[in-house]
Amino acid sequence: MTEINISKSDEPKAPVSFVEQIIIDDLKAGRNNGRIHTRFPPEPNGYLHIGHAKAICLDFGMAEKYGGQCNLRFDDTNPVKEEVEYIDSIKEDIHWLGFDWEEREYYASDYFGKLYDFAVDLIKRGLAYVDDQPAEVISAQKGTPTRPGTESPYRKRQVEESLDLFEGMNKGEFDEGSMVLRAKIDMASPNMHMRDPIIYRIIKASHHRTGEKWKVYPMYDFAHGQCDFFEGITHSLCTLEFEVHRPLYDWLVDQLRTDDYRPRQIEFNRLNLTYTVMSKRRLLELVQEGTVNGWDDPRMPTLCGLRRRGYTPESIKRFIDMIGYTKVEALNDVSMLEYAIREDLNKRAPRVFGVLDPLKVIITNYPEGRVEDVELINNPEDEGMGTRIVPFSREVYIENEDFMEDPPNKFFRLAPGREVRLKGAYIIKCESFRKHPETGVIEEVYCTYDPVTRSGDSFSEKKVKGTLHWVSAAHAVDAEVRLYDRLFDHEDPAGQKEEDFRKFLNPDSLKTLRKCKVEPSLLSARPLDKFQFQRLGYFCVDYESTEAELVFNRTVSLKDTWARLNK
RNA sequence: UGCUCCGUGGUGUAAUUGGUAACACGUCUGACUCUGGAUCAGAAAAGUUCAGGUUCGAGCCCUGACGGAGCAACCA
Repeated sequence: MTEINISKSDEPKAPVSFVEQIIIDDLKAGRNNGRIHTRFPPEPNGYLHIGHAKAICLDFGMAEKYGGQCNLRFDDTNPVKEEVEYIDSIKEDIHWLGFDWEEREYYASDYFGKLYDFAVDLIKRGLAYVDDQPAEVISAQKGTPTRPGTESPYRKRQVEESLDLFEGMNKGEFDEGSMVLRAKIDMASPNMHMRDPIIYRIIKASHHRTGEKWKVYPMYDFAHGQCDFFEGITHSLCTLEFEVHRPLYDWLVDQLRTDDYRPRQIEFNRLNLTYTVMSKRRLLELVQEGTVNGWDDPRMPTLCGLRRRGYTPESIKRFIDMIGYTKVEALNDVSMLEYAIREDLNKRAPRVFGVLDPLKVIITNYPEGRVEDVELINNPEDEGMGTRIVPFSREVYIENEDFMEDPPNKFFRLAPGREVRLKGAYIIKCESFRKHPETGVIEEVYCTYDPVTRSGDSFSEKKVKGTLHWVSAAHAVDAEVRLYDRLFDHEDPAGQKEEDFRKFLNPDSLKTLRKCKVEPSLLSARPLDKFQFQRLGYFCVDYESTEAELVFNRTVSLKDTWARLNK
């Protein structure tokens, strides 16, 4: 028996979720020999999203915390919807999150034989029968939630006959849809799932693992609990919508069990995020309709999308930790996710200079041709990250929005007659500027610098209100920067009864900027490297980035008090 | 108008066997700052859906309303 690690210290106890409390109680009570064994059961019909991460963290997390194991089990009971393509991505994403199932990679299809035998056993025990009525008839007999169902005329079919038919079903002797195997439970049950649920149907499609071997496939309800049972699962954690399935889960386990061991299903709330959609169906639609550029589009809440956006596994786990597990259907504020990634990257991401919307500044009293090496701290939150050298010269780019011809009082940046520090370099003063006569666009700004104000020099004590990031024009590297915003402009796009979620798509969810100017040190950046572009936000190198064509994705902006003041 | 589940600041969660609502995000102040970031200090914000009941005492227990979600796929 595994030693149970239940903390009894007097330290302020971090509250445990109701799920964890149940697990603790079960372990204390010695149920299932004090074992905990969980499973994560994805269906390979799509990519994992952050909602799955919530389940993964619980499944793997609880097992890890209480000395048990967690299996990975692909729920591949429907060959027409599932594809191998998804299996690899699912495994990659779980590993990326930092969890491992070791050798315990299972498939519901591993148990097709046992499941079939169990079905045969149920028939023999008079607990299942073949029904060869059309789907519509069976459906009509099911009744409604408010009206009990009626029994199928085949309910009392002889055991031998059902046995023969079931065998025939699997041999391919009957057409798809012509007959099904049903459990014999209670057509009058107030729980729809107990009204003689269909447990096997004929599907004549090739299965990605078993090929043409089977012509009948078990339904979810007839596979999940039994697979749990076969694997010795103790706690089968799933989302709230399976709550009404639990009686059926238990009923089937009861037909199977021979001793005290029994898996237990516990349901928790799923993760919903504001300004996005989380259902696989809707995400698939966005991909298929070309609204986004694939499953890993950085605007997607998929794990591969978040990864490409620049999210770290740690930030996702932190976020999930913050929102907890309850039975309340919640809509989680995406700003909490953003907080988590900012907090993480603030400590880890090196600072660099990147100018998104360049405006040239010419320092008129700075010697032409001169280049100074300026030393900059890579991360003020972590001295250990060291410093780097950035070239400074007579012409630099600053951010267009860091200059205003006629600024309000609280504008702490560059404007005619005003002084500002170029971070790590000198204080400059705006003397004049050139404006396009027709468009009114500011084309160049002319400044003078004060040589005694160089950063780090003893004479550099002079204070200015604003500090700008910059890039030396002669040394700047061009880059493409993709600015992402929320995919939808409605908090709950999928929750609007009469309206299609597409109606709430944010037309400005992606803004691509070309000819951005970044500091030369970024030339060596590799895909997925993360940086803080100072004063702007966190950016991540995209997969499409090359040394010739740097591409950055904005993960999240920095908190911007100035922008907020201007709203 | 059946069954199951759920109602605590704007949002997400807490509140040990009933003891007088806590934390985080967000918002708003102020301090500090060579990132209008970070950090630090502080504030506003719920009397726990409502109505009864039990109790010295109820967010926790009881009853009844009201509100929300899920369930009628040969999907998971």
